Amino acid sequence: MDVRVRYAPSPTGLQHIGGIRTALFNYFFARSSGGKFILRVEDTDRERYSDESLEDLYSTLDWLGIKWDEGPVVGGPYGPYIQSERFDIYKKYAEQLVKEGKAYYCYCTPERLEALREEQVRTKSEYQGYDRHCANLTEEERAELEKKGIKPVIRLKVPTEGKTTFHDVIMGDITRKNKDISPDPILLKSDGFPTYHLANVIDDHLMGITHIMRAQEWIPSGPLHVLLYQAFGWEVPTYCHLPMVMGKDGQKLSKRHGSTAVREFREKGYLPEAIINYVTLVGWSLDGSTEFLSKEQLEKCFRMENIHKNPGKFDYKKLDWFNSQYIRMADDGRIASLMMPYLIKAGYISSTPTAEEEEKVRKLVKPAKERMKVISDIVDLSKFLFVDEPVEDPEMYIAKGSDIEKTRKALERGGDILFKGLEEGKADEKIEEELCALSSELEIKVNGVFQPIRVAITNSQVSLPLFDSISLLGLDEAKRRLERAKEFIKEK
RNA sequence: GGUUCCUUCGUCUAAUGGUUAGGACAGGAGAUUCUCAGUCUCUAAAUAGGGGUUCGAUUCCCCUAGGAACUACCA
Repeated sequence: MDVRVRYAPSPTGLQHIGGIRTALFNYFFARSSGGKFILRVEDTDRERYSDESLEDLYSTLDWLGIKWDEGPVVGGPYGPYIQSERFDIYKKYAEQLVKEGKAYYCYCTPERLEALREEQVRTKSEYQGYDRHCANLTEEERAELEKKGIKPVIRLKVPTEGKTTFHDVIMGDITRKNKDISPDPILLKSDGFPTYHLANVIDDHLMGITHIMRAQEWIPSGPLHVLLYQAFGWEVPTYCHLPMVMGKDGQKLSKRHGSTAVREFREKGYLPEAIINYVTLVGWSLDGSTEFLSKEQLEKCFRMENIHKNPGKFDYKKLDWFNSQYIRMADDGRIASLMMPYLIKAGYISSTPTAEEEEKVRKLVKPAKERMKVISDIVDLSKFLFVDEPVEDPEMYIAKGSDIEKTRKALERGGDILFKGLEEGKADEKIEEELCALSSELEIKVNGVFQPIRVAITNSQVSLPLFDSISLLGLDEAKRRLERAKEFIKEK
């Protein structure tokens, strides 16, 4: 049987790291086993639903380059793939279970349930959950309640005896006593929408899903789902519960640990290949030594057997490392165009860059490339090119081991050597040699000559290399800044 | 509280019934470079604890401890 897997997110928030890790595992498993990857939108919670979330889902998968074989937009033979458009299906199946005596209508109000819960907590009752108050209503009682206009929910009858087991490819057999399964969960809400459990089981069956790969947080509801499959008389798919992605403190990764939405990473200038590579490596590994795995490679070599049991912590620093590596590997033209929006947003270049501006950005790539962890770093790195804010603390010009006198000389004589050399078209290395000679003459370290000049030209103690900076700035502007610094230091 | 699951360096992980328990990130040290970054070299760092089974266990079993998830008309 051909593999069919799905990613079935709920559009109630932005796509986050944990979610796309699940998507990626499903996607890679489908590709590597020649199966189909299906996208299904589980939008049965109309309270938390948002259009923005749905758009974010599409744009995030698109950005990552994850294409689905069946699902919204592309369609497929088992559609619709959006649960809110399958409304009638769930109702039909839920009512079928009622008819067969496997489920029942419940008219309990949220208030009663709330009170029940409080009571159970207060008395530290051993019995937790719904008390099956409506499990054995007579037809007359039902009619009475219907007459009052109470909209019922449909609850599944969970056996009180016996136990239910399901097999998980990663975890092995997982067994739960039926009496420990949340008593009589709601299948169909009073608004007629299905709950997750119902919709998920029905759709997975109807869509021919063969492997259910989802986060381990779903393990506790595994037996319940099996009960549902059995109630319908359907074959249970293969389960594969994925280890969770945790934060530094070992708790489920969430906003308080830092960025979790993929969109945020994208906005900061992470590359999709870095995200894919790193995220895939938490909870899965090829051989323990291969670090760099492209999406294309993963589509071939992903094996379910290599998925781990234990949860993994998300390490932002390792992601940074991956990202800086991928930035360096990336094509210069691509990096240039990725940098553009940040420079525009910073107001450094116009929103429709001129040819001259584009050229400038293009030249910026080479020196900046190996200094960026994320593309947005370019804003700080290139500020001196677009904004001229001279350093006004004389101390900043003075290198360690130097003093104001020597700094003045370095600026004056070093500046002469530098610009004379550049104007004559001397090689950078040659000029550098001459500047080094000056430093030994002044009895200071090489940096004693370079630092004041660099600070003068780049307006910062931390900058791109001097020659790159001058070349980017242009000779005239560089010279102007140096002259200004000379004047400034002279007065001190 | 109840239920279920998990446990190799700080982190992600590799390996095997017999190894000096390997790699990477982060950390530390050094080298290099005009600063920063980078690069290179070196370094420290782990089988949670206790019982078994076994000639031998980190690996198999049990217990303990710790952690996590779930416990909604949310998914």
